[in-house]
Amino acid sequence: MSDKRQHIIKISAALMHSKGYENTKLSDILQAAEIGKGNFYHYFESKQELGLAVLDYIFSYWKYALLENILSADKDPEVKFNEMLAWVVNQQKRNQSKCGCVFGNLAVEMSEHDETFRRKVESVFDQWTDKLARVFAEMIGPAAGNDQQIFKFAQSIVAMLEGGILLMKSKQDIAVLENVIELARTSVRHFIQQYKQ
Amino acid sequence: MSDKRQHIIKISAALMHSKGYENTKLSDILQAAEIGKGNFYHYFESKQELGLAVLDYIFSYWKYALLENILSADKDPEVKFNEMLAWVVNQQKRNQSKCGCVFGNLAVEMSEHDETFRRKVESVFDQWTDKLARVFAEMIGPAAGNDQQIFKFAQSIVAMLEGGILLMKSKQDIAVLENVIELARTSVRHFIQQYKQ
Amino acid sequence: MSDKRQHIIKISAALMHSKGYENTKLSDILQAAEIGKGNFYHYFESKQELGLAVLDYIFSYWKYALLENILSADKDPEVKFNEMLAWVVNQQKRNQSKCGCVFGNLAVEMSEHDETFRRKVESVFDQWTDKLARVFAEMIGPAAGNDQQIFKFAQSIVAMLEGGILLMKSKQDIAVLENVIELARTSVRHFIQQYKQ
Amino acid sequence: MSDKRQHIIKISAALMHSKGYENTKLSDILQAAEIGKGNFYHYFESKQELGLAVLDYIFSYWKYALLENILSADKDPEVKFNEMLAWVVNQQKRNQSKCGCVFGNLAVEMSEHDETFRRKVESVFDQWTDKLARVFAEMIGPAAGNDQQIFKFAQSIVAMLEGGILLMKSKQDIAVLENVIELARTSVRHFIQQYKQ
DNA sequence: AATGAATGAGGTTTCATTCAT
DNA sequence: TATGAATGAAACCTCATTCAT
Repeated sequence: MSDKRQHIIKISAALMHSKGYENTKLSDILQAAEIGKGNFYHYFESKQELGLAVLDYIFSYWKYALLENILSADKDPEVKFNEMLAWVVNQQKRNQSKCGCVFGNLAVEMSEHDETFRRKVESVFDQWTDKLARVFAEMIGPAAGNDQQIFKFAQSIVAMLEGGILLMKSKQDIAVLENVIELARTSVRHFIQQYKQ
Repeated sequence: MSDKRQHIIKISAALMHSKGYENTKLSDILQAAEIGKGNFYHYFESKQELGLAVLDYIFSYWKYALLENILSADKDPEVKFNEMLAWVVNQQKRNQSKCGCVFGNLAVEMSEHDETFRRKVESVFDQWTDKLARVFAEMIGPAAGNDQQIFKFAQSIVAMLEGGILLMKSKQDIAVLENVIELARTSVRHFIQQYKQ
Repeated sequence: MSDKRQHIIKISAALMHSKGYENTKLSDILQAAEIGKGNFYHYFESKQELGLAVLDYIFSYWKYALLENILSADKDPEVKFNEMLAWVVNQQKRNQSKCGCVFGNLAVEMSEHDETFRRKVESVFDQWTDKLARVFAEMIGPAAGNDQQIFKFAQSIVAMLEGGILLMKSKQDIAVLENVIELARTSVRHFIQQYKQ
Repeated sequence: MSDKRQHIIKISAALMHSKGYENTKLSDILQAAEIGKGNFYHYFESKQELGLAVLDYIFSYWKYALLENILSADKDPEVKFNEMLAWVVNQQKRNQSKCGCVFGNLAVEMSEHDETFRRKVESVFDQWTDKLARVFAEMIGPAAGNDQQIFKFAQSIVAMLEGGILLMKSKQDIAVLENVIELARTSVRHFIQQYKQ
């Protein structure tokens, strides 16, 4: 995969995160990436192909930084959970609480009228939920049995975070997310306790 | 306010809920509302004005159905909370879990590049949170003192619901939302208990 | 049907006759018709719709001038046949033997990759053949029985004319067409005689 | 002349026969010929040069197969004429009556706006007509005198065939061509008879 | 002899908005 | 109030050709 292609993807990732997919015009990309109109189509067949490549690119970063480095680390599961929360907040602070979560954004923008995008985003959330469920299972310890229930709980925690980011974006105030995260922490504590008894 | 104007708003509300603001083209609206191109601009100065009017219109329905009829009713607060959850699920079932929440959608689509939209959506969430906080205060009873803390909790519950709707939209499966709602219920129980002790 | 739409069709008819369908660019049309880019799409959904409208327009002229006024007139069939030949030559002389026959041109350009065009052109040739076959039947008189055979003969005469026009266009010399027409005349004479015996 | 150049020409010949000149994109050629973009311009100065080379290439095959092997053979002229007709039908059957005659197609597409193409195609038809005229002269025998008249007749027969192919392409039905060929045969019989008397 | 990146004019189409009636 | 024609900038995409290696 050529450097230029990768460069276009990176540039577009930032633009699409901030403006959304449809609202990121090819001309924005060309200008930001400093390439000619025709040249873009040398690297990508269509804007959609770029969009999906951007999704892949951002997810590969997530996978590395969150799913692997944090959630799959050989550490105490509570530490891993806390690191995840810190990481999520950090990501949002980087763009001054304005952009929200790329995957959440694309879920909202594209799910209904582009099945390819929908599927990709769905899979991102599923993978995240899976890894998170495993961390919860570690917390519970050997007693952990009902995978289905843990997965459902993890899914709700992911939803809380995405909802927190959404509200945060609406208010442009990181406090909202931090606040929601507090509840997430409490919820996890309660969830684990119920198994420990 | 003329009937025709109201008619255009209603038609547009459905379209914008499903397709988003930018993706709802004027031509879609004109066709659905069966009015001429020029005539639209007799009722609205611009598409943006229509968009804001749509927001107002949908919120007025929310206000009536949720904030007033449900959350401000003279009933047991637990009943009111449950009715709200049922109402939220019902709204989503209507559009087969495909459209999501109008306000959540617009928060994501518009917050960053249209301040007027952002403010309006922010206010919707704030009013919802306020009313919900009061319901929680009722649950707690006379002991309820720290308004700030209750407001924050209510905000997190709103975030959970919005996040649940977002994930539900991504998976096109109402079960996700119902699942998240289960956690919301538990969270509220714990939150109240902590005051009762 | 508005005047402007008709105007665009007329202008395009001339352009497409001379340059072919694909080679007539929208910008050529806009310039010749003196309308704006957007306005074109007020009258036509696409370039293809215009192309088909142009075909209809030219055929309506053919129908009137050739199929009805000449071939269906209440005259001696030989006179009608001769008038047709004269009309065909005249049409070509108008564009200095350079453009050829619109229908022949489109048959060649479009038949293989646009079924809608192909069908329309096919129908033009069929209608022409039909009318011509009737003229031949009149020449034969009451003895005329085998419609199938007369139709086939008429089809061959149409082919001769189209082939004559094609060669004429290639040589840019009307003499080729006139030459072919001489053979057409002879062929008809022989064909009729064979029935008269 | 390098092998690669020849290879490109052959590949392009098939494409241009089926899609026409303008509609055969360089990218189609590069893909089919499996060569790089820049390399094409090592072998050809432009698309036009390729187009003309394709014309030459196809004509060289015609010359060999039709003009020499068939029409110039040392056989009875009637046999040669019949072999020509069979050959023509065969050529069309190969592409399921869909493509038509390359030279006819290019005559229609290019004559008006590319003089170089026009001349080349014109010369093809002229050479074909010449050879055919000689076959007719052989049929007539020593009495054959008026070369001009025989040439004109041969030209009309060529026109008939081209017209038959055109109509066949429009209807996508080989029967049309076979039908026209029947008339061609009859015409030749009559033409010769008139000299024999 | 070969590669594929770069160019840039031009292709069809879309769309919010304005104008004339 | 209402109509629909007109506008024109901008959208995505195509394509023959040139350039650097």
